Amino acid sequence: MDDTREVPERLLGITTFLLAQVARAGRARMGRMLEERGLGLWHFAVLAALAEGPPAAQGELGPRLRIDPSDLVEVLGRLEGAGLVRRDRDPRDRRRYVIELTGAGRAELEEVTRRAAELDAGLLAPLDAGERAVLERALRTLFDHHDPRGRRAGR
Amino acid sequence: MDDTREVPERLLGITTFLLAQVARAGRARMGRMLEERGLGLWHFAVLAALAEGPPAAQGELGPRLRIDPSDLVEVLGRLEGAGLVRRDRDPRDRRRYVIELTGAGRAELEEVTRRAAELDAGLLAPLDAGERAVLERALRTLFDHHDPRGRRAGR
DNA sequence: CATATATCAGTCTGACTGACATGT
DNA sequence: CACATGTCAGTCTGACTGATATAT
Repeated sequence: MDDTREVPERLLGITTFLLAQVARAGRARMGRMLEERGLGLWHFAVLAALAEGPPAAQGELGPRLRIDPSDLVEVLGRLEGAGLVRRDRDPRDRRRYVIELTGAGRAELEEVTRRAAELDAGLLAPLDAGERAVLERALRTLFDHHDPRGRRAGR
Repeated sequence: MDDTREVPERLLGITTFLLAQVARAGRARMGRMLEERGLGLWHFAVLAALAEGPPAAQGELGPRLRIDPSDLVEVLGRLEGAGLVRRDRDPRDRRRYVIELTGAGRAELEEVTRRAAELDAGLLAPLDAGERAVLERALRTLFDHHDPRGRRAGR
C-alpha cells in the first residue's frame, strides 16, 4: 500500500519529481484512450481550443496552448485529414489560415471530453474532494506562472 | 497575469492536462540545471536511491524508482563513467550487480539536492504554504496509487 | 532444461531548433 | 527590402518493446 516507503525520501521531497511521475501516469492513461481514436493529447487540446470562441488563426493557437508552432503543423494536418477541422486561407491576409471545427469535430470533442473526464476522475479518486479542489487550484496557479515552452515562448 | 483566460476552460478542467503542462515546466528547469553537470533527472534519482540504505542490486532499483530496467543501464553506465558509483558483481550470485555510491557520488548528490530544492522552491513560489503542503501530500498519494510504468510494471 | 539478471537494438512520442517557402 | 506566417527536416530525451547473452 504505502509504496513510497521504498522510494528515497530525498526524492519524494522534490515536488518536481513527484509532479513528473504523476503526470507520466496520467498521460499514459489519457494517451491510451485517445490512441484508440487515432488522436493524441494535443489533438484534444486543439479541438477544445477551437470550440471556444470564433474560428482561430493557426498562429494564435500555439501561444494559447503552449505548443510549438512547428508541432502544431502535424496536429492540424491530422485533424484536417480526419475531417475534424477545416483549414482555409484568410482572404484578408493570405499568409494565414483560419481554422474551424467541423460538425464531426464538435461531436468527437464531446465524446473525448466525456471520456477524459472519466479518466481524470479515476486518476484523482484517491483524493478527497477538498484535496482535489486545492490540487486543481494550485495547478492552475502554477500553469499561469510558468510557461513550459523554451525560448520560442513569448515571455 | 491571468493567462488561463486564453486557455479553453474545457481543457483546464482536465487535471491531467494541467499536470502534464506544469510537470513539463518543472522538468525543463530541473533538466537545465542537471544538464550543466552532465546528468539527467534519472541520474539524480538513482544517486538519491543509493544514498538510502545499503548498496542496492541493480534489479531492485528499477521497481523502486519506476524506471525501466533497460533504461537503467544507460543511467548506471554514465554514473559509473563519471566515477559517481561503483558497480561490482555480487559474488554470491554473479548475475547480479551491487551498486554503491562513491565519495564523489555522495558529494555530487549533496550539491544536486541543494540546487534541486532551490528550483523546486522557485517553481512552487506562487503558492502559499498551505497550498504547497496540500499539493505535496496529494501528489504523494497519487504517486502511491498509480504506477506510471507500462506492462513491465509489477502490478 | 527453465529461470533470473542485465543488456542491446530499435521504435515512438513530445519537445525543441534552425532553415526556408510564401505572402504582405 | 524586411517582416510575418506557416512548414519542413533533423535532433534529443523519455518511455517502451522484444530479443539475447550470461549465470544459476
